[in-house]
Amino acid sequence: MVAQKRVLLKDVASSIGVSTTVVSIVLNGKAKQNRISDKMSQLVIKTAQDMKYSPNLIARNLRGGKSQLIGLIVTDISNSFFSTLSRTIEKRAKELNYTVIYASSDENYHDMKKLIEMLLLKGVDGLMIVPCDGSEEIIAELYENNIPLVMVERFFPNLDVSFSCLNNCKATQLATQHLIGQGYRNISLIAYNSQMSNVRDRIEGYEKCMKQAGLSDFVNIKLVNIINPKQEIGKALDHLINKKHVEAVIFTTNTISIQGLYCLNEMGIKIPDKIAVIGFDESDLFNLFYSPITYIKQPVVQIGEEAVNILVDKIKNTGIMKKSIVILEPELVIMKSSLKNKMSNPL
Amino acid sequence: MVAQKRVLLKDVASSIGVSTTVVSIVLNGKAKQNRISDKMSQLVIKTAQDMKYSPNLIARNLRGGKSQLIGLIVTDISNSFFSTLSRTIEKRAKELNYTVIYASSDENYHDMKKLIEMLLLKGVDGLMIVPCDGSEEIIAELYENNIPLVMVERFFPNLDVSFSCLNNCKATQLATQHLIGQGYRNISLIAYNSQMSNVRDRIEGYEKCMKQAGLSDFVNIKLVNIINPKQEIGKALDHLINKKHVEAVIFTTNTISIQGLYCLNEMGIKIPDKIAVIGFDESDLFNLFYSPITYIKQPVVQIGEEAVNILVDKIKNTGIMKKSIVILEPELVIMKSSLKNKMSNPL
DNA sequence: CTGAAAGCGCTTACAG
DNA sequence: CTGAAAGCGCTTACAG
Repeated sequence: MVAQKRVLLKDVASSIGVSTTVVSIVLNGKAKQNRISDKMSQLVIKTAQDMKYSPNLIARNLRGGKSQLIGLIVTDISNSFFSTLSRTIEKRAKELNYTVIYASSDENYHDMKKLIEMLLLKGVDGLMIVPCDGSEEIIAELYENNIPLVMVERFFPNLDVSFSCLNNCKATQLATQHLIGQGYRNISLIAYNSQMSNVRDRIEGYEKCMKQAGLSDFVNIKLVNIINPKQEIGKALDHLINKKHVEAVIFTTNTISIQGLYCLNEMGIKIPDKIAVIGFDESDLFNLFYSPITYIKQPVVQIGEEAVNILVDKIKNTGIMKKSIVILEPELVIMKSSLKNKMSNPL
Repeated sequence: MVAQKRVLLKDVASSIGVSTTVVSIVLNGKAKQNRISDKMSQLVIKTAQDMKYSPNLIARNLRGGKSQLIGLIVTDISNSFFSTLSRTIEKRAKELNYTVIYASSDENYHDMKKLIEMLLLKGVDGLMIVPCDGSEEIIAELYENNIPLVMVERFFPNLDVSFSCLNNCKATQLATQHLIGQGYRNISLIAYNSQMSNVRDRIEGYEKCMKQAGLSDFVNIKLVNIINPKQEIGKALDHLINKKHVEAVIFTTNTISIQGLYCLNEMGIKIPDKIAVIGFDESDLFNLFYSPITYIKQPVVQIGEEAVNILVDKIKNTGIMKKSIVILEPELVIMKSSLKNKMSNPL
């Protein structure tokens, strides 16, 4: 009933009648370099197993300065994109013998800063961060302090910090081209009012594509606040539909997509008859909506895995200043919501 | 550019010209008990702040045996119920000065065991676990080893381990009663093929309610495998609808609900005209489905918060054997999918 | 009121 | 081939 006393290094050492040095060396796979006899090696390994010895990682950490912990700061772990991303990261980290501590910043750089401090205090070996507006200085400071670091999903182009993310420009280009191909002209886009790379690139991809198609006059971009966006999305849609008479709208995040669908439903707007829609990221809702929603799919798994690879490389090679960049390609999954329905137009 | 050398306890001590003992005592708020002069106390605190001293938690951990880390094992962090639960837990833990390490077991007790070992190695002060089939012995062993522990969302009734969860029996009772109240008689239920308390209680609530209403003949329970359930759910629904001619179905988890809706859509079954539906947990999909889905809502926030409260209490009072049980009440959110539509029956 | 010293459980130069 | 000893950065009896 009483907690068993843990088996220590010295316990296995004394049970063999040898110093802790030998045991430590053998168990860390450095027997050869230290010319420990094979017999001894095997005896140590067997004894350690028999006694169920497992090293105290705290002590090893204090001594060696390595915790095998990675800190991951997303904006909101309850957002399905980030929870999927986090699982991927957890899995890949585990393969490389690291454990992940997650935390959510809520797109607030003050909170992010506190979380970073907390994670560093916990002795994490490196950080994976989804940066938010206002956090550029924080990231820059980490970089200057030589803390192994990788940005995920978004990045600051002016910093020499590595990152892994989607080709966001390409993402909205794919969507816009598809809509134009369907015969739509008056195509609009709703994005968050943010300076982050992912948002800006998504906007840019759309604008560029519209201009190339000679549709500059139809460029309509609505920006909504990242906190509690629903009301603003409603207003934006109302304006776009009733004043601008747009034929199609591209939602640039999963949350905007979902809130946008709520709004369109409440307004009684039919998709795609009245308006064509393209969403972002994956969702069961897109598939099961009365008019299944075409969406831009991110390669979440690769984004996460590559981020881990970059970070672990940095942790193992501290001092080597290398900016690694991984940009992954989007995929457009075409459903009914973006197809021109030649039959159903009531006019 | 070079990583700044961290300020240590001895740095602030020597900068004042005092021993590390004094600094440590003051900074740990034990000045009074050790009769340190007020002047000295204040000087120490001020100097530590000025020098931006922050303690090395690893060292403190090694010395004191406390990490202020909590391990949380859910079945799948990318499941929206668990990601929401985890955020709640993270938040409450932070208020109590703990950091959470999450991991996903995938309903596999072998994986769970490995994750627990890993978390203990990392020096967590306690564990929060969503147990899965086959894990009773693992949980029992942790309990016997006096490891602070709380089960979340599910529990083993035969163990004296504390837990926080939904009143699952009540949950399906609410749903069944509501359907009976609407005039449905032939009501069925789909659940996972699992021995866990949450599943068993959800089944029991339904059965009990049907019997009390004199509808024993209509009790129809379909069990589906927890891994890749879609195909089995499809078969179950086909059988229930085409052979048993059921009028209503209760889905007992969020994943079953969503996969069930996929199946019903593919089968071309109209809700609620052909069949009434009640789902479990919250989802934007339920609200935005062509026929909004009535659902059983869990008080996720309270479940998470109470679990943290219980665990931290255990961590702080190790040795006191107390089984704390928190059972929270469900809410039925009524939408169109479970209402008897008197107008539309085509017969 | 305050300091010298031990110790948490490891790893790793250093010496032999 | 192997051991004694220092040290990672703290906290806490113990002594004065």
